[in-house]
Amino acid sequence: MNIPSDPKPQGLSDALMRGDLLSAKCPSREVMKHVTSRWGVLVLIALEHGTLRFSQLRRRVGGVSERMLAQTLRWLEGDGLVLRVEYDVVPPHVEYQLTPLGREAAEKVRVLADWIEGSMPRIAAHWAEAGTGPQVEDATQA
Amino acid sequence: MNIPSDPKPQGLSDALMRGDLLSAKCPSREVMKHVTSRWGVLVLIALEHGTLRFSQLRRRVGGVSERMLAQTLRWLEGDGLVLRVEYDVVPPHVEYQLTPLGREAAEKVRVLADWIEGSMPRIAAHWAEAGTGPQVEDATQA
DNA sequence: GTTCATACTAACATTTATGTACGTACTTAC
DNA sequence: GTAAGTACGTACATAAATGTTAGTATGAAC
Repeated sequence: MNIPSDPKPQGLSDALMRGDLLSAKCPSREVMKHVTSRWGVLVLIALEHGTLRFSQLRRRVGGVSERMLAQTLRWLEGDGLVLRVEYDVVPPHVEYQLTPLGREAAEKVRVLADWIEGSMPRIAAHWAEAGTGPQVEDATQA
Repeated sequence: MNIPSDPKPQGLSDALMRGDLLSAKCPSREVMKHVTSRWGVLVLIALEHGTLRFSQLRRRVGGVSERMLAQTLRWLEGDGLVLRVEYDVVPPHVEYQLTPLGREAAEKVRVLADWIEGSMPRIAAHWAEAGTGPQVEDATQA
């Protein structure tokens, strides 16, 4: 059954006052979606080192398709985190860089990313112990 | 027109050495996926305040379905970030809490969430200026 | 001439995340 | 008796993210 998602939260005002991310229709969830999207995270981190062109970015961010890179960049640009600079030259030339706002976001995201990377041994250990890791087929044996 | 020259990738290994999140098949991407998933973020933040039961969590995290809450909790539990404690009593009673690892993760995630909430005015301003925000139909007028 | 590179967009296909509805097994409250 | 609460699992359906392929317009390299 449905628990009313937006009841009158008199007692829950705590969550609402310190920011309403926990309540259903907060616009910040949209930004969160862009920033924490699969490629959003990586694009922000990649751009922290400086300006990059589209295809440089594509090569830097392993596995991203052109379509998703373009899409992600449009999201971040729309949120004012990334600045797109286009040069009107014959072979197209476009540069992407972080805005001041984007630099702030990238920093928080990178802290999280660094933590994950640094904690992978502990997490992987838990995977092994609990058998919960990603299912990897052992190709060496049937 | 002054086009800055290509930034030299002083070492592609740079990205690889400080952690390989930017390279395609890094296991940390799996953890990132769980932690930055739509509900993963909110569950971690909600549990920072302390232990919660399933339905408490569901009420706290606005808009989450039972299915996705269970799924998200299994992800986080599998990564060793959340601890599930089950009491074998007649009406089921299960408690969820952060592990020490989970507390670390939740902190980074909350910093990001707080930043987003605090930056919403600037972001929304950019939305308005560029017309890039989420398409919200104005229900008050046609 | 062919090919490559650039920075994309559009169409289409697929995978994944997420939602909805229902069932469980039992208790308490009405 | 009915209804509701608990903590889910399962089946099904949809929405969203993501991938794949093809195409654009031009110049440079071959």
